Amino acid sequence: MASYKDIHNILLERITGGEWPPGRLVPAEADLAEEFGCTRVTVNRAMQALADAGLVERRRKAGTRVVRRQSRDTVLTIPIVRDEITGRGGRYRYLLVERREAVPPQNIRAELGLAARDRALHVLSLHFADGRPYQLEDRWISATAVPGARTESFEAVSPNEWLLREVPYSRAEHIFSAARATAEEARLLELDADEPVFVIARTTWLTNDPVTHVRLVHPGSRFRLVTRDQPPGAL
Amino acid sequence: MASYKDIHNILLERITGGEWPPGRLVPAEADLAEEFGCTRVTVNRAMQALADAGLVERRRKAGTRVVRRQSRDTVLTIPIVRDEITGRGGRYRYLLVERREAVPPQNIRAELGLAARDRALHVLSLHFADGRPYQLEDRWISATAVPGARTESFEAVSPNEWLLREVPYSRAEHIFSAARATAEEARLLELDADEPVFVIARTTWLTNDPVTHVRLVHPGSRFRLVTRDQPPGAL
DNA sequence: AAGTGGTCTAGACCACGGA
DNA sequence: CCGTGGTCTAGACCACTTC
Repeated sequence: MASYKDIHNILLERITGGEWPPGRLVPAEADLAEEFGCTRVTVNRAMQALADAGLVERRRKAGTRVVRRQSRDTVLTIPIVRDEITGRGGRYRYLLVERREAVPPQNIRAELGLAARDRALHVLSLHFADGRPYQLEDRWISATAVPGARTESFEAVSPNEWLLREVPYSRAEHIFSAARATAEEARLLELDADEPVFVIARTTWLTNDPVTHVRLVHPGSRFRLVTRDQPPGAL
Repeated sequence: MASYKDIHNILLERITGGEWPPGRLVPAEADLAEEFGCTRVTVNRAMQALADAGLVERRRKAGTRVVRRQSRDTVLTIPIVRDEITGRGGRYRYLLVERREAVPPQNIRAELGLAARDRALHVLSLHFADGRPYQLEDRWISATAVPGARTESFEAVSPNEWLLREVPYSRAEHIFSAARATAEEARLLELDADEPVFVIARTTWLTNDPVTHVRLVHPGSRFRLVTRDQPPGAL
């Protein structure tokens, strides 16, 4: 008997195999149910999985069509830096560089939705892989959204790990870019001036309240971000 | 009456709102069904959506637990470069630089799974935004996997768009990195020597057969990759 | 008006895996 | 063993949307 996963895989094969090219109208659920000898609900379950994966578009009355791809989506997993390093057998070390409460600069205030004189917590820290600087973590934490951070020293635990463990978040935005290292970044990361760096800027919200904004700066010469990349629509 | 989407949102709120913290054991489906006055199937539908989104982990007998986050996942949409430029009101231009069949270098052969003397199609092209170079597309296409490419000139249509339209793919891998521009890259992108560039390397497969490998090189000073970032678990 | 997907119910059986 | 999730069926009604 065909389960909804079997049906899903068969339909997936018809799509990726070219039997049902982009734009093609897929048979109605009732017809497929008859073909596979099951209920329409079971076909519906399989089809919804394909729709969730973005492989087909469904509209009542109009039916189901194979999507014409406009872009590629890929899932990016950004691990905790400690796990990333130890996971490939490296030696990890954490170092707190600076921790202070201050009025953030204009661009950070905007990101965190703070008023002109609001203070926030600034934590600058370094993550080492095998003794060499691997990531500079330049973070601002909203004191109002995360009051607990004011009593945490961040001497033993990095803000990244602490926040991930202690503070739920509901939304995040990432910006990836390549840049020249600034003088301070070069000094802390032990790079030559103007060496390229890979920058991940992330802002995190908890139901529309900004929680934290961080700049993660990596030496370009020894950092790569790799996607997980399951087949689209895999269950 | 509570639909499975309502139930999903209520449970989502309990998780992100802190009522059910990470590690918490969630009530059994049967209990929730009673609470919401619906069938267990309906609760199951909502729970599966949460599990798909990675917010809970479910095991038979053991029950359902709120996940302890180890990492952050984010969905990256890599648009067709033309759409990316025109989408923000820019002027787009495409230029074919070189097209030839040749034996690829060692690293590309490995990526495409080719034997030592197999030939492949090499296409080098440029994408301009408002008259300035925006992306260098350095692509190798497997002649065996995509025979149709051998009769396509790529003078009017970029390989990226042509492939996305003509060739289905089942899996892709991306590597993002920051680097110094090589001499040729600097020349083509009209950059100073050693300027930082943002590189996206992508290999694409169709059911385990490599289709194409591409290096997309962007001037670091005018390129950023931004994530879409829906709330986790949104339906 | 009619076709198509969206969803619910009630009941059932199975599969896994902790105790 | 037996509680929990995984899934199916048969039938039903509804909600869109195109004709």
